[in-house]
Amino acid sequence: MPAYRPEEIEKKWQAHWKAHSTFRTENHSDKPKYYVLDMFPYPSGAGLHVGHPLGYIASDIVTRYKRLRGFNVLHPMGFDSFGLPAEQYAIQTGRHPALTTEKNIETYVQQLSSLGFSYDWSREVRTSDASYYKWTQWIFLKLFNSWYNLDADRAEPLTELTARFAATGSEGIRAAGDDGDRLSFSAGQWALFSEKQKLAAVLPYRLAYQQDTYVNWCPGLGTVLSNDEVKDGLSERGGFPVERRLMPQWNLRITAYADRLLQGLDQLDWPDAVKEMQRNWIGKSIGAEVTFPVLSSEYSVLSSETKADEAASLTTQYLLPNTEIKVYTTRVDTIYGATFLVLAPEHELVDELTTPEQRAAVDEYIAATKRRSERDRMTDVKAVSGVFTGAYALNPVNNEPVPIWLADYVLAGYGTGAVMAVPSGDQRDYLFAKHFNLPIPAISDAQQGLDQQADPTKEGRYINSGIINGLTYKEATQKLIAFLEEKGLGKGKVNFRQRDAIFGRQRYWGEPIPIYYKDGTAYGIAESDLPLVLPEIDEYKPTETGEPPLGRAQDWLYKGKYPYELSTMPGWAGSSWYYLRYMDPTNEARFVSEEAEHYWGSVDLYMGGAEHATGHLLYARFWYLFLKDLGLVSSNEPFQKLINQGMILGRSNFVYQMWMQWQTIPEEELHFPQIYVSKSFKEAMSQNSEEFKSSEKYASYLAQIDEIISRTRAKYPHLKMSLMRHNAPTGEYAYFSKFHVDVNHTDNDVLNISAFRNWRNENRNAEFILEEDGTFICDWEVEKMSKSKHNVVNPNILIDKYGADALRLYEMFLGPLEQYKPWNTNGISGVSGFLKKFWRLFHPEDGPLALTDEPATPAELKVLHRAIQKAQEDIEKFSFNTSVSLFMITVNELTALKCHKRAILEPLVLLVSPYAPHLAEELWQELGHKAGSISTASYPEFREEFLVEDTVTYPLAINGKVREQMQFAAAATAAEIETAVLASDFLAKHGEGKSAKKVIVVPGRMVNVVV
RNA sequence: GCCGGAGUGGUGGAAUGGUAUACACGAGGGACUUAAAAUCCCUUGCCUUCACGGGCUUACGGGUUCGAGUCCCGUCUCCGGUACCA
Repeated sequence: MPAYRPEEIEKKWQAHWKAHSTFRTENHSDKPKYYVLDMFPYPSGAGLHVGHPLGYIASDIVTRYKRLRGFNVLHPMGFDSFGLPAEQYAIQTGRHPALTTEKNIETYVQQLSSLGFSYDWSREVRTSDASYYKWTQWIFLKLFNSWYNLDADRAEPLTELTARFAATGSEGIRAAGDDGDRLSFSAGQWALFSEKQKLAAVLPYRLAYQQDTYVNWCPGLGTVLSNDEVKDGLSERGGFPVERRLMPQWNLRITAYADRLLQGLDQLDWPDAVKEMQRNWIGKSIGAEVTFPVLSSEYSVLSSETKADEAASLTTQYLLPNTEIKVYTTRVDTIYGATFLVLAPEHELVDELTTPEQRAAVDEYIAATKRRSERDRMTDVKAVSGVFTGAYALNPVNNEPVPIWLADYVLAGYGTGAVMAVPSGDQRDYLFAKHFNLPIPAISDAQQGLDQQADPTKEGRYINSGIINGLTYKEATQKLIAFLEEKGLGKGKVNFRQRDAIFGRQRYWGEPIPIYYKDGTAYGIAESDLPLVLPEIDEYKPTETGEPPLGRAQDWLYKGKYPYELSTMPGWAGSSWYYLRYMDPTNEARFVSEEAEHYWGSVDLYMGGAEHATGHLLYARFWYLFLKDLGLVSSNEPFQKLINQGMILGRSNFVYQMWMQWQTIPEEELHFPQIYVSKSFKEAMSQNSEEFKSSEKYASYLAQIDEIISRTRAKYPHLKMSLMRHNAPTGEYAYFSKFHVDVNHTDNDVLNISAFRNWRNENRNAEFILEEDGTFICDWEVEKMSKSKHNVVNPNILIDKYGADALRLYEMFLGPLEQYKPWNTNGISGVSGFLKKFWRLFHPEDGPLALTDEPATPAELKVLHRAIQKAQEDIEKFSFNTSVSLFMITVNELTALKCHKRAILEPLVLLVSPYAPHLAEELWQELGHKAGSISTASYPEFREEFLVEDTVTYPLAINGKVREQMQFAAAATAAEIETAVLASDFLAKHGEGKSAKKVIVVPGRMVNVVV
């Protein structure tokens, strides 16, 4: 075997692994199990760029390492193959999304295979396969047929709920969700209900339920989106505007699990940032719900003098019966400072409360709010807007009348859709009060600067606060809640920011929701009729009547007569449980067999991007908890350890073009010569100092420009051109435009001028002002890797040139896995050189394998065992970049030692094998082992005794500054060392004549003399 | 605003409170070669010095410590998340 040829050995081993199913994993083993999972990729048409495999490489290293350490490792890969891009493409081209998806997956599989990942491809799943989504639909039916029993704090089958209805009616049932939507009835009434009435009564209890919901409607995509699919008021995919709309929707009752999703985070080995994001997303707050009675319109019309006179009879004479406003507050202690109420414009009482005088203003405000898109509301946070309804409510603690306002800063969907405004304690309320000239009374003796802003302090004692005057925060809160509870006007309450998850999409390329309608009532289809297969349609657009694309399906009816639900499931449906299917991917009888589920349990290591923090990771946990409630899975959480690999950013290159003034000559087909200037030229010209302008360099630059201009004039005599000089406002000599240049046309920022000329037609005749050494240097910047920035690096090209092993090593070498870091292709030559050096340890001078069986020297053993120790430590803490450095140091040292000994190099092959599996497999075979067997070998054993030294070199420092080194026996005691240092001439040489005050000896480390 | 995270050479980065800048890229010099590629050797944080050496340096300012990139307090900058959530 001659020189290291990755292109040969990598193909060879990839074919071998495939042909021999080397990485096929069994569901039973005497070995302990370990489950390593990569986040489910959506197979996009663009294929992988160099940033995508980062996490896959890391997880593959862990996988291969764990195999060497004696684990039975499950390491699967599959595709989240339903999704918007394929469908958008289908709308444009008429090409079936299934075909596009299939083709994209092929590309992915090819690319992943060429990186040498050790996936068990026999377990591959695709969410768009009916054999997979059959079970996604099955889980949906389980949700549809379950309710959440708050007393048991778990989901239960609906049959248990209906049994209780039959026995005792709706009385005493505590279920997650909004009781306002539910009927109350006795067992007798239940018995008399028709089937339709029964289903209607049960619907608001289901974990998958249909309801009119305010949704993020995206007209550009023709569908609704969930909150995490909307960024800054635009759709995450496609960037289309999104607006609020009330529509009937399928929802999943994730809020039933809010508290358990929150509690469960504490046991997880996840990045704190992700856990914190989930906590914020769930948004638990502890506060109180307080009821404000409402005054009748007779009160509103009183003159201000009469209002004062009537103060005593408010609660008797003017109280509006059966009407009250509930507000939610986390600061019930500030209630005496509540000088007005604010309702969301959508609040159900708005119509009833508005007085005739205010009707026009209120209607106008509500209309304006509707017109304002979500995006406007977000970008326009500072602007205060609102309107007075004309009505008043009574503050329940002091019976003071407070005006009721509307404002869009109050959200209909949170709490009760109404707040008590405490302008002295809440900045929003403060701004509102200032704007509308409402009073801002202080409520605590610790509040400060109320003429400028609100002060939400909990310090100090209450003032102007009736029964809590003089109390502290804690005392006041307790007293008020007790007071309100006694009067039946309030109670302590926990609120969550998290909303139920909207589960329908008005799109084609997704799982059909297994629901049909009979007489307008929703029924789940029978489990035995699953899968409900996605029907073929003629076009992938909504119907003329505005129904989702599935409305186009011909004769698509349940049992030949009942229409199906026309929306499909969102992208996150299939990805919420895929990791379970990998355990038993072809089971036709169950979503995963009990046996497989018990063996594999939960995912031990989950690798993926941080962008899934609040979407996928929350939904998947929710589905897992639900399945657990039904006794279908056995762990507490699906993903024990999570690592977010950082994004690899692009390193963009730029050229500067000088602005010229042209007189165009349309009749001639002329490509004007653009003038591009090298980096240092642009920098010099932009610095704009008088000193520079009088320099020789400046003169030479001007001469170069003039030269180009005259040369161009000679070439194109009709063309009039001049440099745009002297930018008056800034005084700069010239203007420059900055353009991205394809990074494939540069090497170490040096532009390949001919490639650049050919890249774009308008550059054909470009002129270049070069550096003194004749090169053209581009500027650079770190940006996200994207096509439009021309900084995308394709891994296939690098694999062709350097090999997959080099790419794997280099991606790891770039820096800590979790960090964001820029890609720079140049560095790959370093790891490529390392692999060649490693090869040469086995094949001196790239000749045939030439290893000796001589016993290893202590120096060689030390190098080896330090490597074993550190490689192991690094991989256990996912510090892959330092392992690669370690391998480089090890190989450098063994090369220097001219070590070609089997005893040292054979274990080294094992150490490197998780990182560079092809090279390792090749050498392993050359060493005489069975082909393809390195993944079933055992990791070399670390032996401490080879690291023990006879002597230790100590740095000697004076006052912490190192001055000299001194050797001591490893066994020397601190006292012996101290004596020896003081006896030496160390102090005389460096002590500036001072005497030693104190000597600190850290055994094995260093000596510090304090003078 | 709030919640996370990070600031170390020209670049990516390393460093259980114990010799800061390992490893690699880039750059400079040299060897081999007709030449190129490949490979090998030397130099490479900054300032100062012919040199030996000396001084400075981990965003900035303080502190704790015999000793701080690492711990504590304050400030600045950048990145990510999130936001009228009552």
